[in-house]
Amino acid sequence: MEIEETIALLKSRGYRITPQRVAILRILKDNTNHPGVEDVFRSVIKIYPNISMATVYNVMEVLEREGIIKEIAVSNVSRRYDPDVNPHGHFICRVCEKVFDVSFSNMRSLGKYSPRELDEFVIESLELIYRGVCKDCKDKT
Amino acid sequence: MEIEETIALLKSRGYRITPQRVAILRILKDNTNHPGVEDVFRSVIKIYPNISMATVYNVMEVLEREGIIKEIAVSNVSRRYDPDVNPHGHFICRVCEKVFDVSFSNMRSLGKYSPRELDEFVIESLELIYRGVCKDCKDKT
DNA sequence: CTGTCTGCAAACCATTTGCAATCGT
DNA sequence: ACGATTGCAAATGGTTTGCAGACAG
Repeated sequence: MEIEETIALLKSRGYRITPQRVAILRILKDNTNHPGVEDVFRSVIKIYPNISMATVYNVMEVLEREGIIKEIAVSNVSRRYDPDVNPHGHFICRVCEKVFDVSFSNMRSLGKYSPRELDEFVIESLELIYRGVCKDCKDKT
Repeated sequence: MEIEETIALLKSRGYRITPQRVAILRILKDNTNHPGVEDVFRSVIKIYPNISMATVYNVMEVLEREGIIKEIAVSNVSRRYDPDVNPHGHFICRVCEKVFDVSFSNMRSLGKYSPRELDEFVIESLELIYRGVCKDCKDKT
């Protein structure tokens, strides 16, 4: 999606188009480095030397909420542990925050879990995460 | 793996078998709740009222390092963002911490990404994470 | 104008660190 | 006895919050 389109989308949803937001959009556009908040901050501060981290957090949150960017679970510092170390997936319910196991064998073949692109990489572990709403929480609505 | 076996394994690798470690092992054994450090702490403090969070962190780290438990990326509070919101996977290099994109189409069919187990669940997003060592870092060794 | 957004500073809070006392081997 | 481990307290650092002033619409 073009920057202009994204801006129009945000505007149509009632967001104000501030220069800081535009700057961050430009920084993110076609960025393949999976930047963190700090990375974005370091880029945008060159253009707006007074911008604060709080604003970057705020903008990232808006963009994520509107589906313009996606948070990825890179963090090593996660908070949950699984005593089952066999490869399997997880479903995380956005409402109750419960974590459900999803066995690989029940998935329509994840194959040998080694995509061509990673041919020369050493794959040490694989994690598959579904997010959404679990049956119980869905039924309660 | 039985508790006794796990203890033997740890011992054989030079770790000391403290009652705190045994208690945490018991708590984790067959635990399907994907507990966080806080959860483990709340359980173990009933047995050892003086145990500290630092010890729980320490024990969890040991167990993870020895492959007895696995950290999972549940955290909503992640640190990296992707401007590409189309479903695709990521490879995270443990050495340089770079994040590489892995396209779904290049993977040997992840299928419609809806396992039978989740039939009644609302799947809103899917994340696939490979961890290991990337080509560049491997070559530098 | 009006209400949203920014930027600053302080608060938060999960995790980490330093260290003396304790305990497993 | 020796060195690893614990538990306490303090430090850390990323993220969040509160709020007054700035600014987009």
